[in-house]
Amino acid sequence: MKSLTLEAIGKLAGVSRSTVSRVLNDHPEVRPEVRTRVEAVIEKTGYLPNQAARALASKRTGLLGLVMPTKAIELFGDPYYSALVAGIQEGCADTGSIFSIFPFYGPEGQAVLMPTLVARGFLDGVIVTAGPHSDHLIATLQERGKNVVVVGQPAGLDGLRRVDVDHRAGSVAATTHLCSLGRRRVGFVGPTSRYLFGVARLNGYRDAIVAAGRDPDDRAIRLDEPNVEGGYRATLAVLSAHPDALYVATDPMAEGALRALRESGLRVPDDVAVVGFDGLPNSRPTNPRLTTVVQPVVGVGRSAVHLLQEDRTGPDVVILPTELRIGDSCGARDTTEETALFA
Amino acid sequence: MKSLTLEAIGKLAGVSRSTVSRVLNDHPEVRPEVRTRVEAVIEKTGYLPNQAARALASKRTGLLGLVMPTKAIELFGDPYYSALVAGIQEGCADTGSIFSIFPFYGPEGQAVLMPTLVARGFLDGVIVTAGPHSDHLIATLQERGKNVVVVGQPAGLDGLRRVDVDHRAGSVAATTHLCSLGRRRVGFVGPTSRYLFGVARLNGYRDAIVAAGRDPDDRAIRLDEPNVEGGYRATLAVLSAHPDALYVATDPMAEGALRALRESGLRVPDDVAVVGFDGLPNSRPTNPRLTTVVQPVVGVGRSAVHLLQEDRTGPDVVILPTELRIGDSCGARDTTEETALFA
DNA sequence: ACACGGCCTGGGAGCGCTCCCAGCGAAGAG
DNA sequence: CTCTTCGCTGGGAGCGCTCCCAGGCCGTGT
Repeated sequence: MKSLTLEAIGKLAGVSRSTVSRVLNDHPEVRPEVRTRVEAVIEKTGYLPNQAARALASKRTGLLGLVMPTKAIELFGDPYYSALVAGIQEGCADTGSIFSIFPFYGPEGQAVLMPTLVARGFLDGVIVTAGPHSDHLIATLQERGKNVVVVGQPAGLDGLRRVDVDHRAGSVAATTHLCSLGRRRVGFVGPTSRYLFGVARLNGYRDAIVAAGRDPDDRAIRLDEPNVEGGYRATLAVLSAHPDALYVATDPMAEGALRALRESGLRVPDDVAVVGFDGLPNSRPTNPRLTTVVQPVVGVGRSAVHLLQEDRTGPDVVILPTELRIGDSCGARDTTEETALFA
Repeated sequence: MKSLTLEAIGKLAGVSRSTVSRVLNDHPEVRPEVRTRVEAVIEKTGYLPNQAARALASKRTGLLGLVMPTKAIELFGDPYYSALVAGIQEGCADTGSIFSIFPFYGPEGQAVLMPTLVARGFLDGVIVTAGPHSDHLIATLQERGKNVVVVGQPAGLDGLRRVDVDHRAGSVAATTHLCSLGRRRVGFVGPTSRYLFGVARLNGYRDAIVAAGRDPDDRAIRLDEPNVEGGYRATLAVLSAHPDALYVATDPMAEGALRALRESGLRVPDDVAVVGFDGLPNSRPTNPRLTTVVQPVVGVGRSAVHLLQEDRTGPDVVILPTELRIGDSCGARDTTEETALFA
């Protein structure tokens, strides 16, 4: 199939290149009658403009990239990443851009990818998820003046545009909720300080404990890997402080916590109330149903796209609010009947 | 950061635009001394060529795309897709191209994606995985004369370049192996005929049964969904034919089969020998260790890339061989000691 | 010393688009 | 009826590259 050009379409429709271009780009100053005729020719010939030429002339491609290490590709099984991708997708639909994922493979892969794609002309903007693997990438993109938005909180980099959820406020809400239910010894189980969001969540917990007039007690705080096993281990450890409530800062950890409590012969929420953090769609149901701080991951993806599009005028940092979703694990709801079902 | 051009670099290095271009593209006819000087300037200025201009002038982008529906993105958790992506990645490294994943969302998403990206100029080639969702996409790409390679076997489309594994030969190997171990009644459990690879595997089984001089018996054949549950159900059903061996045409189904056999009080391999198909890296270990037909998924991804690069001269269809990996579920190996460990 | 080739190099001519400006005709104003 | 205004259209001038051809320089052969 030989490739058509604007010029050729113009000739077929009896107009000039420019007019066809105007039709294609929805410029208003074309007579409706002419527009219709041109559109008919485009339709008939199946003409599609050459993206490279368009990009060269307009300096825009309409292409956004999510750059992530190959290893992370496997994370699509993770509800967080699928939700994020869905959100980015929505954002792109809003703004009419197209979105593509660039997997790269180790440092060399990054070295290949960066110059060819990211640095000049192919991408209008790049979304990068924060994490140890991406710090260097982010720094490079930033110093090259690229249009970048970071999802999450990167370590030690300032002045870049980013989207995140309000980990601290969410934690305050969770902790305050437990305190207001009359729990006296509210413990914390969360990720190690390698994870910056974990630090933010811990800080929120501490703030809320102090604000509630309780004594902060470091023995009631245990950190471990943010997965089911980590939650299990940390919970077993924290039991020595005899908490009557636990704020577990990620849902997978909370799943481990519930198991640890069950195996220790403690009832949830009767003996120990539990609140988690994440509330991702498609995550596994727990027994009892977990009360958790829901973070709007889809919204994060969407906001990242919008932030990328703005002409650097809007705010540089978007922090999305979380929402406490009441389940059956905190005791705020009368669950007599439901628990009977599970017995 | 204002953008540098070839011309600017040329001026800085005291040469012309053309010479800089030659250096960039590794053309041989540049004096080493000049080359070094130009490279120094490029290095110092951090110059990177504009991809759009390059694409416009050369009609190549070095960009390959894997197009898949959003829903399928979640499949990256699936060992098949991660292996495939890893293979594509390797292939791209071999050929110096860059690889990107384009998720699209439903038919409208496809409608947006296709014209803007796939149809003209942005992608040198496209890899599509076969499946019900992609038939229309493949047809469109094909009729537009796009450089497409299909992974797997698309329904009812001919004349396109594709990569697949030899499902039939693999099945013959599996079935023959069971027959040669002296098993008399070799049953088949596999996916429903909606799955073309399942049909091919069934055919291979039938061929091998006939070739071994056995009576094909349709009661010893059960089809179900290609997952653990499907394998479990189909196996329970097939037991009425009293098989002493089972060729289960996907590993997840084989996992279900092993469970069904165990729950029916049958020992593997003593009472019923089992052979599976897939042998993907990172798949869950079974007890006993499954004998299975290993399909080279990484090789498939890699071949797809190579096929895409070739100037339509090589073969249009690449069929990769499989390999039978002996485990403990078929009885070919003396497993007395190992089984003791599991007891 | 002169012609001839080979190696490098420079610059012209696009690639197919967008952007901008000039110019056309029709409509409204004086 | 003429002058201005405005809507719409055509074409020039690039965007930053690659490709190709012409030509400069040098070494070799005679």
